[in-house]
Amino acid sequence: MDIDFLLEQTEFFKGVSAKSKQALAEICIRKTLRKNDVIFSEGDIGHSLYLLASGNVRVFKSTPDGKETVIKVIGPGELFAEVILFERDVYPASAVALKNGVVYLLPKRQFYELLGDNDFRNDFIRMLMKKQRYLADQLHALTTYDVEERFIRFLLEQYGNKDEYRILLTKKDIASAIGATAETLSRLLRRMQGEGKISVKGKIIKLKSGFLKERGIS
Amino acid sequence: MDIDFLLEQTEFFKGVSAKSKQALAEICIRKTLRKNDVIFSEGDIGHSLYLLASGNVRVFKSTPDGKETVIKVIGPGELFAEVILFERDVYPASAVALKNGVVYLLPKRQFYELLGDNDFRNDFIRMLMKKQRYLADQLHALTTYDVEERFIRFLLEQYGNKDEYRILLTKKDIASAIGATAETLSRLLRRMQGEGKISVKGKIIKLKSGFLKERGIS
DNA sequence: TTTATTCCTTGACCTGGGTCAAGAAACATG
DNA sequence: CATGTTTCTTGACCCAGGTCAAGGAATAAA
Repeated sequence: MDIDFLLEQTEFFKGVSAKSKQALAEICIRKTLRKNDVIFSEGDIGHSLYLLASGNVRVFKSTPDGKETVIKVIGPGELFAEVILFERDVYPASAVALKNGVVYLLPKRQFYELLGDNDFRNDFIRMLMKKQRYLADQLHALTTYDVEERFIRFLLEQYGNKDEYRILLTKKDIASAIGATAETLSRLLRRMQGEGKISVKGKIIKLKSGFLKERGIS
Repeated sequence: MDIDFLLEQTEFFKGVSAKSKQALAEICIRKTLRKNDVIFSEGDIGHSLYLLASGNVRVFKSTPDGKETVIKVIGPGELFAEVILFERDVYPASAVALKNGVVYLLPKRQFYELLGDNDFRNDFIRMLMKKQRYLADQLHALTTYDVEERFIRFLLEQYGNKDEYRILLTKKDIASAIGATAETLSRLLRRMQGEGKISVKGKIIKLKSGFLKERGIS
């Protein structure tokens, strides 16, 4: 996926003028990611925002004693680390590649200038608000739903409403994305299979038809 | 607290030109809040953002079966419900007054125009990012810290770093703000007193000196 | 002051999901 | 292919904090 195509496709850049896109394409830096590569760490000084072209990235916070919370699993086409744009210039979280992929680094100053464009500005703000809503929803989900529900919601959120999911993340990564341990997820999958709610074959998880419907999850 | 003073004081409006502030002051609607007043409910169509002048407001999401998660306790000078600005026009959460107070409603369209002003736009984006960081922190705190730690962080966050806190919220409200039940908070306070970490007299909670220091919380 | 309400405390009990440990599978690499 | 490495599964155990219930305190209303 090259940068022009990416800027063209990403819903979020749709409001950007061709000229700005060109400028952006020229200044951004392509970087290949290998699984487990650290993109940035909490506390690092940050000069760039990131636009993920392919792969998946885990954005998380950690305590001194090593406990981690996944803030969001980033997918292709998503912008991340945009919080360093105006605020203090230190990343408030860490980001690690979950699989091989490609990111583009967008230099802060350059990006900043795009905001002068009214349309782009609005799109950008809209994106921020969407994220805010996402985080609020996460907070809610984490405190009121159990692991099963969180797992289902994760599938929906990451892959959309299908009845067959090809999972390319490790179980451990999924588990931590839904605030659980690998052991719990393992037990959950076994139980759900026993209950006939899902079937798991290798990397493919199928939801039994009507499963989503009967629980009013969109 | 009148609206001009409020616009003057609120850090967040500092970048707004006097003219814009004047315009805002003229269009906004003052509303008195009594404890437990519903400001808006999840799903309502929203035409306004809110600026809290005095009192406290609880912003929360709920499940169909009545479980609630506090997204944020809003204090004087804070803007809330700004997420309806661009996105779908429905509030994604509910807001209820925790005590008597005053809010100003800022009509969406009017506010929208302020964003044309470069300085204001930046301040607004900055505020959104601060909130994003706040929510990410909450997510992290909720999953990795225990109730004691969350309680302490709540005090710091709401009232700043003091060694004496005058609490005007009910215990139940505090409890739900830190993702716990009233019972748990009650037990927590008793235990912490027993351990000599705090002292509680009526509405006043004192932290034992050195308490914060020795746990590296700012 | 009496009477409602709402808030707070405390005990008894329970459970979802975490931790630890130890194999089993799957993958990767020389 | 063999061998190391990471991932996944399963069992045994535990505990923070939730739920339910019931009395006590405080505040408001009458």
